Amino acid sequence: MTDDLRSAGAPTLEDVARAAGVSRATVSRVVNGVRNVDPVIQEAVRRAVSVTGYTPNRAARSLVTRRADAIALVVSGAGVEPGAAEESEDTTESGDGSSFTAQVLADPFFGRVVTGVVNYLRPRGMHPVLMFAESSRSREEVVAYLRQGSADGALVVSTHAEDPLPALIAEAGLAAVLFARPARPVPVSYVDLAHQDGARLAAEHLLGRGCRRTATISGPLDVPAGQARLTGFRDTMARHGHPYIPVVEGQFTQESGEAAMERLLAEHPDLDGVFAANDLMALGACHVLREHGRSVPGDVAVVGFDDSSAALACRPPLTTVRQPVEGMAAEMTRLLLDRLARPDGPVTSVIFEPELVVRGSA
Amino acid sequence: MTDDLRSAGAPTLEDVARAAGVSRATVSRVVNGVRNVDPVIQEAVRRAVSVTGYTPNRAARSLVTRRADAIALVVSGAGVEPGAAEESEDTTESGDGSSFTAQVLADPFFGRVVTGVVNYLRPRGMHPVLMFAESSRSREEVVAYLRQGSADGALVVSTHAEDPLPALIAEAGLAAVLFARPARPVPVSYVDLAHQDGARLAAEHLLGRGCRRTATISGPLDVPAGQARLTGFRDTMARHGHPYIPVVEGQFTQESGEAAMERLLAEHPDLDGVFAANDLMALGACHVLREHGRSVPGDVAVVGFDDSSAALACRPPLTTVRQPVEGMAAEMTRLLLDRLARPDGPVTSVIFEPELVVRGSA
DNA sequence: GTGAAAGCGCTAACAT
DNA sequence: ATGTTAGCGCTTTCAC
Repeated sequence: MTDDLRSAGAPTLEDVARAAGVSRATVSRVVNGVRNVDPVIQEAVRRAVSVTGYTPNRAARSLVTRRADAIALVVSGAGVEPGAAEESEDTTESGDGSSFTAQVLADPFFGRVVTGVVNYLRPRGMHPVLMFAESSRSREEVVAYLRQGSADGALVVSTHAEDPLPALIAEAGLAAVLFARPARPVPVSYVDLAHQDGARLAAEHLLGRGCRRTATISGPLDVPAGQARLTGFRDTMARHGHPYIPVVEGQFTQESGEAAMERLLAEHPDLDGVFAANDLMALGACHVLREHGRSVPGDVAVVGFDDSSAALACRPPLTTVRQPVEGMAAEMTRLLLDRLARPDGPVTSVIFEPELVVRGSA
Repeated sequence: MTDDLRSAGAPTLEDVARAAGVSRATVSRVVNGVRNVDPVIQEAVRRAVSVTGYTPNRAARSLVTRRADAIALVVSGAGVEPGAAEESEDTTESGDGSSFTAQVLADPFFGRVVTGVVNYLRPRGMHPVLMFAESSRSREEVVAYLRQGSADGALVVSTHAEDPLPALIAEAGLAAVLFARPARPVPVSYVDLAHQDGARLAAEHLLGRGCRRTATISGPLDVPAGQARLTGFRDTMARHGHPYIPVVEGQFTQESGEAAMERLLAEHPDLDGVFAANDLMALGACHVLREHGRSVPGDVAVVGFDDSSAALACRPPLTTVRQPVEGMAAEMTRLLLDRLARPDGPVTSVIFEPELVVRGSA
């Protein structure tokens, strides 16, 4: 507690070394847990560390280790076509940006991803930096951030299949792992869900409870997940002797689910089962069904997808296909850290199996 | 594009300087937009920068500027009392940790905070690092992270009033701004909502539509917001000649809202209006009301609080009190950045006014 | 207006 | 097993 120890600013290695009567190198070894240090000295150094209140300076360490001990968690949005539209995009950037982020983050799905990422990162002394990439400018910023060495790699969660970010990162030779398979092949690892299998579970459940006239509200057909869920549902139904399944395309929103259900009901008033490609649309469908005097699941059984918070907000609570988002996010993080450890390792993909959660709606 | 420019790793200031035929210092000035640089040289440097593909190394810059250009966005949870319980906490850490994060992040509120923070930070070249502080160990980690200089300050969103983190940060002399007033006074700036005013809006709306027998489902009474919303509601009702308002305490969860509504209905079968201290509880209340054959808003009008996504998931959509979360988060960020610019500035608080959003439920 | 030089705090050879 | 030394890439006085 002598004055010269706390002279200016935070204590440095030098201060600790002086207090312990050893060299900076030795203190560094102790702090970093490198062996080959006499237990007695080790103890002396530890004492000096706590006396001085020393904390290693991250920037200095990063400068020499060339590791930031941070990764970028980027939520990547719709890509604007290169060319004409690009210019106007910059003008409206702030407006677009905020509505984009607000929209994406309002979805609890995002929170689940963060949970999985943080829980894997934390015990390893690493931290996630949040970034958004919804315009070409912001995409450049993400790449620059990584090139600066501010983060060691990126975890990319795209909201849009045509997202150009993965390719940009790959071209720059930076490390990344994606959540969900990119629409166009990119030499980058990813985790994804066996969407078809999930849809199959939904179909089998509906068939199992006796539904014979089922319809489906699909997701946007230009995104792989939307497409796969529809295909999986149709295939299973066909395999069980139901070659024709009415489909209305939704946009993964509650509102689109309501509109789709209205149409379905108008065209097929006798249906007895509905598979919605996500919970929000299923929730909307339930509302419409009730308004039309149909009970759920009595008259019409409804199955959702995701097991999001909407599933529990619904009355009755939704039977749905659960996507193990937290586990997928953790695996995604593991893949990235693996890659950082062995930069020339193979590009891989890990596909998770969904699980049917039976509640009240079907 | 000569070989020696791309010899090893990323190009440095030195590389750019050589390519432009100037000194490192000059390149640094140009890159950082410091004036006193000949326009001609400036142009030459810029060209060299793009030719070499130079990106400044953040660690090196941080080391000398002593700024990380990052802030910690910490979600801080229930504090375990120091002492006995502390030990067992560490043992179960991983289990507790993940359920804590999962629980908090499932709430779309968190996404709105992130939106506000990121939108303010981004144009200023700063980035948020996500952290959780639900155990004493993790709280130490947050403090250490800040002391390391990995982040310039912290934005703290507490889920619990007795959160010890703000005090820890203040004691360490670190910069922080809180979302919501701490239960015990701490010399730290914060933003908050005029909860009483929000409750007043709800009360006046209920009175205005003719409700004469209203009840309320309060939040947990040990958190300031829960307390204030109840007080505001009661006071307004009393001022309008309704000195007695039935109250059942909830926990801000849908389930607790359902239980509370059941009790309220059992004890006051003739009620015609309910104010729930948040939307989730209001949603639960609506379900229970319908199950008991009461129409909303026909028989019973329901008003929620927050304007969260639950408000729209409800049928009819909830009339609710909107908290401008994004704006509050942006202001919180502004306060922190102000503080970083003038470390000896005053500790302040900014209180936001809520707004009534009238939808179908009341 | 521009360059030379001195570190920021740390790690990692290398020497002892 | 420990100390010495040389930078990591950048900003910033201080001369010129």
